[in-house]
Amino acid sequence: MAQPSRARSPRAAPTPAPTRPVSRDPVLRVLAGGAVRLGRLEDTLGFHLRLAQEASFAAFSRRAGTSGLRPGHFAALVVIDGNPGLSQTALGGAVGRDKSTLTPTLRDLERRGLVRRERAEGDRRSYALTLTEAGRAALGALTGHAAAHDAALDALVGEGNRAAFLATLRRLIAGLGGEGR
Amino acid sequence: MAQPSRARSPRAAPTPAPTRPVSRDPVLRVLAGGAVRLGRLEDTLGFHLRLAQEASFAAFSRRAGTSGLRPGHFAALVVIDGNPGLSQTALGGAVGRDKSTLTPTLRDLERRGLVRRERAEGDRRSYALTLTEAGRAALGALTGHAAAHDAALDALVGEGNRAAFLATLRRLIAGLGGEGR
DNA sequence: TATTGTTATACTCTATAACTATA
DNA sequence: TATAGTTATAGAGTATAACAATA
Repeated sequence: MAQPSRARSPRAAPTPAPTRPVSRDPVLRVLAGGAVRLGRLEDTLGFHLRLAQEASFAAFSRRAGTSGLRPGHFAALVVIDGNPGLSQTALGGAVGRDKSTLTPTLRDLERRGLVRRERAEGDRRSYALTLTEAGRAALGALTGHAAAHDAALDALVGEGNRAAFLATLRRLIAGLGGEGR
Repeated sequence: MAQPSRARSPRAAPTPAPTRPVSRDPVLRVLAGGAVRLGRLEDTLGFHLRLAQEASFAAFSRRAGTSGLRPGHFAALVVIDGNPGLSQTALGGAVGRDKSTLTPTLRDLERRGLVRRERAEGDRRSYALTLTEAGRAALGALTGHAAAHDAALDALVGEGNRAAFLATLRRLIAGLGGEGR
């Protein structure tokens, strides 16, 4: 969500609203409870989980937005960094995406000179993925954003609360994961 | 995420894997930590927030999947139910979507006979949205799914934990919402 | 035959811009 | 001029199916 919203063919600068007394952010406005009542959603864990995730995602995008690297790029860089030489299919498995989904992402990362793709020795169908020096630098910068972002989250969650909160999220992830698939 | 995955033009039934010793669910597999290491993502709040939200979303879809009503429909029904007579623009503001985004959703809900759109008395440009009897019934069914879903979440979160967890999510939502927008 | 990666295609969700009808 | 809703268009993200190269 939170589309970067660059105007397609702006025939004139749209003159951003000069003052903004009320937040234009939907998430904030939702919980501020403007005029509209959200009914039973208001006490629902799933709904709040969704809002918190959207807010977190948007906040991260604000920090990292300048690089042109989106979350998908970041995830790929992190996993390649931690597992040099892995294949595209393995990467897809790790991040939960089909290999065809990763093709454009990896082509893009290679074009930017951040990732190297070499035919694997043992199996010449697959690529061995590694980060270049520039890739490590880009990852470092993104990691800085991510760390700042997580520090902001930590501050909101609260020192003494973090471990319990993370443990609860992990229980949800593990407990909800496997039923009908 | 979790595309319903109905085959487009299957020339033969693709024969689902007969045994499935390892979860095919990416979320589960990610945390199970197969062969691939996720590095610094593994202790990150934002990352776990995303996984938990995806898992919650997928679990809800499994429950409600039969109705053909997606989360967007559900949100619209809930808000209309709680605010009968509101306009499409107001609905969009409440759920954080542009009015043009809601056009297909509302056309669909009207076509299914779940929502009534009547030109507002005071202002004949806008529609007054209300639920039909069938709409209330559909909402009731969906609410049943949502309640079951939330009960599952509650069980995973833990009785004594729920209030604190919800409060933490609310702090995140409120605290992250407004910075750069 | 099976698997790796690519391509073609398609679907969902969302947005901006331009338009019509009303205000 | 301004606003409510619709339509046209676009783009990000994801998927399945079919294909070529390799196993």
